[in-house]
Amino acid sequence: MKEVSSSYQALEIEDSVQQYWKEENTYEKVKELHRDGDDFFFVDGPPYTTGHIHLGTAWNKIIKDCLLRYHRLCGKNVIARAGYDMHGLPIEVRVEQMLGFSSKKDIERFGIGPFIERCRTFAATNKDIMSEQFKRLGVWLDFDDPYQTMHPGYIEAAWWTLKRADEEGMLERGFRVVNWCPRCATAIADAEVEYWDERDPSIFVKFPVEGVDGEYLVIWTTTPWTLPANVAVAVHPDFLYARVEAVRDGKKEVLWIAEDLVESVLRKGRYQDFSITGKRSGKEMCGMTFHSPLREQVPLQKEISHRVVTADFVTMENTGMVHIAPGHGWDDYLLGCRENLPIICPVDIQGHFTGEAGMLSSLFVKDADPVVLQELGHHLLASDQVVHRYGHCWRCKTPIIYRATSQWFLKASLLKERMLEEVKKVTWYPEWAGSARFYDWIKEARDWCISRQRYWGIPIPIWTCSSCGKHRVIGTIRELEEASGVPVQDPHRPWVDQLTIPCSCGGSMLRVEDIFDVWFDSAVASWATLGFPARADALESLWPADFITEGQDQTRGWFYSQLGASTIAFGRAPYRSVLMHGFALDAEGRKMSKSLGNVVTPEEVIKSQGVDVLRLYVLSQSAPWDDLRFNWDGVKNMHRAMNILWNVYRFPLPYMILDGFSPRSGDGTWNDEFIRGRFSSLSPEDRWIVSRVNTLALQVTGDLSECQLHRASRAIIGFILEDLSRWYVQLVRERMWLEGEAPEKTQAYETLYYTLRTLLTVASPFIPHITEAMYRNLQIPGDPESVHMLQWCTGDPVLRDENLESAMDTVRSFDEAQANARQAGKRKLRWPVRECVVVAETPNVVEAISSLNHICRDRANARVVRAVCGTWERIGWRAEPVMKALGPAFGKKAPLVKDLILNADGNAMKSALDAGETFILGQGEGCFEISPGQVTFAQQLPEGVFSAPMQGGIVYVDVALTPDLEAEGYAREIIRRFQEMRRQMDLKVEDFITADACIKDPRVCKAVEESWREGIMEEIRAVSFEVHGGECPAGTHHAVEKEWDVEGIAMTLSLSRASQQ
RNA sequence: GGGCCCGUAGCAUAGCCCGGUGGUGCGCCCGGCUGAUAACCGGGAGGUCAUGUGUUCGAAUCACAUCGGGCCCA
Repeated sequence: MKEVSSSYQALEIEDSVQQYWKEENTYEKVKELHRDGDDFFFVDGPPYTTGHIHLGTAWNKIIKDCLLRYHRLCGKNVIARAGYDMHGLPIEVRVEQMLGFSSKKDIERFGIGPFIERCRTFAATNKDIMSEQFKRLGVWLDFDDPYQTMHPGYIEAAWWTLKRADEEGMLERGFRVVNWCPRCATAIADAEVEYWDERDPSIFVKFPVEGVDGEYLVIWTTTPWTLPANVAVAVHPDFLYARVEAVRDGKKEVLWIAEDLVESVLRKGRYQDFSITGKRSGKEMCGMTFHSPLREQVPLQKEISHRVVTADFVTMENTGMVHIAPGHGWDDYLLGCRENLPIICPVDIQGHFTGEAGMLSSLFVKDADPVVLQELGHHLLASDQVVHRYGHCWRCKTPIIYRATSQWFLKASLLKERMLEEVKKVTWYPEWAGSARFYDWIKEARDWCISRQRYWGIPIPIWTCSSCGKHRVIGTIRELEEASGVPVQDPHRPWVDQLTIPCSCGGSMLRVEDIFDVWFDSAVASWATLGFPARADALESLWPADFITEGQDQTRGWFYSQLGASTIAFGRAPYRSVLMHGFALDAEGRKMSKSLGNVVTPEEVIKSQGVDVLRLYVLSQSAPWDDLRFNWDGVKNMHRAMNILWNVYRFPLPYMILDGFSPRSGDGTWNDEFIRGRFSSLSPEDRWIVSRVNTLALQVTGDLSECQLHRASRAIIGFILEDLSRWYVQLVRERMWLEGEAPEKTQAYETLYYTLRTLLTVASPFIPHITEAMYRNLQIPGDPESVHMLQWCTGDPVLRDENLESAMDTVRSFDEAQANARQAGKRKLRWPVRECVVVAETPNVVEAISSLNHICRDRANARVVRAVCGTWERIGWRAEPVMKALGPAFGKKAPLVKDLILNADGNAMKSALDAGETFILGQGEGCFEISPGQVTFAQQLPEGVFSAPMQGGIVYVDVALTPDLEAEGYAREIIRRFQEMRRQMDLKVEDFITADACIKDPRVCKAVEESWREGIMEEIRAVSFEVHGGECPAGTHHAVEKEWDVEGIAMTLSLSRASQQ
């Protein structure tokens, strides 16, 4: 054991602990220690390699680390490889920016090969940066060998999974409408679309009914550019539609509009007059034909026969008729398939109109909006703008469009039932994350478009024959090598694109150019991280994962993608339990974002407060599944708590070291035998803290098993602050100061040692650095070398004494109350009081106060502390009239009764009323019967007695002074001032002094001199000490002399360091 | 527009499942302690429990609606 720095130096401690872990390879040793334990397979949700972590990422890893450390301490063989998500558009976009590219053409010119290399380097560099940041947080995962989605072995896992999908008939090529990013020129998944408000045109358009001049169907749309792809109008089969003859500017038109919406539409179109001349239901409308108002401008439209169809999704809004462009909308597409409508899409991959769109050709779709409006001419019934939620590419923020293209799909919609079944089998924290949130999301599951027309990703391992059209899915690299006859140097584009496979038809198969949706990468993580399919042993023994935890945004992300892929490949969920955690928000509850300027980085918190502080803060601040509002005050407060832990730990060290204390041990390894063997005979405060720390361990164990990290960490903080620092350490301080051999002292050392060791074990998952530093200093030679190699403590019932804990609660309540009463009586704690009396409501309180009486006396600085049940004879009661009750009862005589009450014997009245009787006041004619409710009673305390309520009673403190008490009070004042002067002189605790005191007041001087000279001498370690009255005698030359005013008495205190004794 | 979560003193939170006098920490004011001391401890002030309606003898707690925030979806 060594003495330690006087305040908590987080950075220093954490640096040295991390250095130690690194040098000693502690993490590896801990893993080795539990190699034979039960397996606990954890899969790290791979962060995307952006190159920096934010508070949310830090919180995520801290939650993981805390729980995994707990499982390791419980003896589990924890398998926890870190992972990184390294492919995909975000990186492509960053690399494009670095290279100054703006489109795919730039990339093709630059060369796919070199471009891929840039992406690879970018991802790898970021991965290393992030690993360092995570390690800095004290996170113990396998960072030396993380799973990486760009590794060939990982890519194989994705290939293998796709092959499984093909075997199961779940893979399909389809011409469908997909979300499309025109900038990235690729399909994107539903999960990649971000929604926010966008201002768009809101237009009402008249579609001319075929063969009838001046008759129109009126539709509404926010995407004018989709009109060139219109093929139909949808009506609701059950709505009524009106044939309206409307007049505008003297011209008459016939319009078809849903009946209920006629007026609002006509108002928008500024029609002056109208009359309804006919009605048809949607069903009757069905089959009407019309032509496009853009038929002259868009040649494609001339070739299409347009008709009215019915659809249930039509709502009674706008015009009650929906323009249908199956090439540009999901509902439209489905309807088009059902009604056998032509699916046209005159828009290219970059969102420009093709030649089919005639005069719009080569215009970007959004830029075409005003042109379309212009060209609609009189067909434009009304034009306005609307702000509505619109989807955007989650990486480049470009508004998406819907585009019908040929893509590869996993038929997830067919798996819905199976997935729902699996979700029910998983244990969710909190329960509703699975039963409500995830369940609802899966119910909406659509087929999963897994193909992307990009570069940096896992190539889709499908080869198709150019002559016969057959396709083949490749499951492994070896299979590809065998099929192509060429060694695969890199399974990425463009290398794999060059490999051809001979087809059975004699033709040659080429790879489809697409790569996987990046969400498919991480979807296979749970088996890819186990080296599958290259090796199957780990998969067989470990899979599925015992536990995963990620943020709530991963409901639609990783929780779902994994479930989908796993259900296809293995027919079951890939995880047994899932903790869904919240988001890190700023103090106002807003998302942290660069544009709001409210971003707090983990680095800045670590730098100013330390890693353990950050960890304990995020773990205790909110329930894992609630959002975390980051608050600097809260962080600083946590630093304070850590400082108290540090103080509690360092406080006994000097004494232990001075005494050469070493805890009793068995075979060189510390164990709890000493405490265990003596538990029942320990002094009450020792037994109490032992019980408390076991209760703590029990609670923390229970909380951790339910992922209640906030409860567990709050319990630990509460224990440190309330039980250890504010109570136990206060109670045992004096025992630490005993000199020489003293059994009470040794027992205090042993108890405190036991308590700290137990506390360190249960706190180590939360605050791994400080606990390691403390443990390293406290351990004895045979002990395991790291706190993280200890065995978890679940709280031993044998070492708990609940009655004692409850009695101590009472005493603590007494302590607060007596301090309160003293404060009311303006008697400082240094001054002893004659008596404290507790008037208790229950025998338990009496029992607690008497059995722990020495603690009560000590805390209250009272000669006597006693508890009585019922009443204390020195308390009197004064009756006070309740006029509200007296008025009705006594009418005009009420004032008379009031005076009688005020002068009555309150004590007698109270005992009568308390006994349920009435009380007679006055005599003869003026005799009144007082009943309960007509009076209240106020305490009448004797002079010098002050009271305060406590749990289950009231505390009375008699602060009146006696000469004896007064002498001690002054003596304590003198001692304290000498101690302060010693400190000013920088004297060591063990140094001796010579001292003198001059007290002007002869009475006080005499009292102190007679009964306290020797006591003071001992306390201040003086070899000589004289008390003088009046002026200080000349000739005493002391190093320090100071005038003091002690409660109005002037004193001069002086002292010198004594020569060596 | 839909699903889920959240809204409690200046700030951060407990309590809500299972209704019965709203606790705690920070900050603020006052005090104590002085061998953990540029530390530590006590006391006090401070609340329309987001709003409204309902159920109930009684609602922070249950129900419904509204408003605000977050995540997800259409």
